[in-house]
Amino acid sequence: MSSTVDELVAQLRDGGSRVTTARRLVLTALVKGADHPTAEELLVAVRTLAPDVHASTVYRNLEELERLGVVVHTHLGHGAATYHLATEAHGHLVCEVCGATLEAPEDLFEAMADGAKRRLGFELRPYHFAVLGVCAECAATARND
Amino acid sequence: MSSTVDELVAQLRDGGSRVTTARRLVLTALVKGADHPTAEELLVAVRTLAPDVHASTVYRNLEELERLGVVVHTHLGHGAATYHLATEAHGHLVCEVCGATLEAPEDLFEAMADGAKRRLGFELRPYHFAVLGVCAECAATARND
DNA sequence: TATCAAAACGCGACCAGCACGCAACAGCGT
DNA sequence: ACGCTGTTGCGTGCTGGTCGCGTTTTGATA
Repeated sequence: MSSTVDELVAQLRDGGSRVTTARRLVLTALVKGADHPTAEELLVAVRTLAPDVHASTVYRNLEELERLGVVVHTHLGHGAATYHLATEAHGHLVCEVCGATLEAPEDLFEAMADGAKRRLGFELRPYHFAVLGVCAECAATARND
Repeated sequence: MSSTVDELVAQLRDGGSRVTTARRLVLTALVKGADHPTAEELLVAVRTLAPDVHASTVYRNLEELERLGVVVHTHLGHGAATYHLATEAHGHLVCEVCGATLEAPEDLFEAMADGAKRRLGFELRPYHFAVLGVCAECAATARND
């Protein structure tokens, strides 16, 4: 399930990319860090081990890693994009009130994807942008006001 | 169905906001202009009639109009937000390849919304962010390569 | 192991999209 | 017509991200 840094580095080599310190550290941060890091958060993590790594290096590496299919990015709302390993791709539900992020059950999008495909010929890729709404707690709070 | 500028102006007054030239022009641009204008596009439209209106005025007016429930904004992808009248609110499907924007049929989100509500207590508001994917034409093109 | 082209890096400048503080102005209740 | 206060124009600042440049590093080859 969870990839090791070495496996991801191997993917880099297979893709014809070079393996640098910064790149390895970005991958390490993705494997070991919190669940939905932004580029900024990854930069901070990388800098704890290599303080001179530049922000643009992290951005360019994430771009390259995405091109190789190693990572994907998701927009959870108005702010910065978040990154995770492609092997962990999944849909997101984000609460507009409290900002909580839920991972969507795999089959939640199925009916909608089927409908869009059948009726419009449109192939849904619902992982790139989160679907917003109001989480159970915030909905309950709102009802008690 | 389609609101007139005068009706919208009345909503402004009811909400306790003043009616200014800039505000009236923003509403006019929303009623008469293209379907999914960005703030920038609205600014251009407004300036054809009142060249000195400032960008921040348009942003602030859109914010205020949204607070009053007259307009809503939607994110169709990576770029700027798009605005439309609240009476015309609807879901969007956006093609990641060609950028085409489809208005989603009203019931397309229903099954998904039901599932999210029942299983997670999460109330979907699928209008704020578009759902991305690949449109029929681009999917066909891809298959023929 | 030394060589060397190409890839990647650090750095700074720059961009879009938008928010904000301030002084001047204008809507509208009186 | 007056005056309170919401709104505007303007500049400035912020976030999130891209780009061009000169230098450093990687890793295939000799």
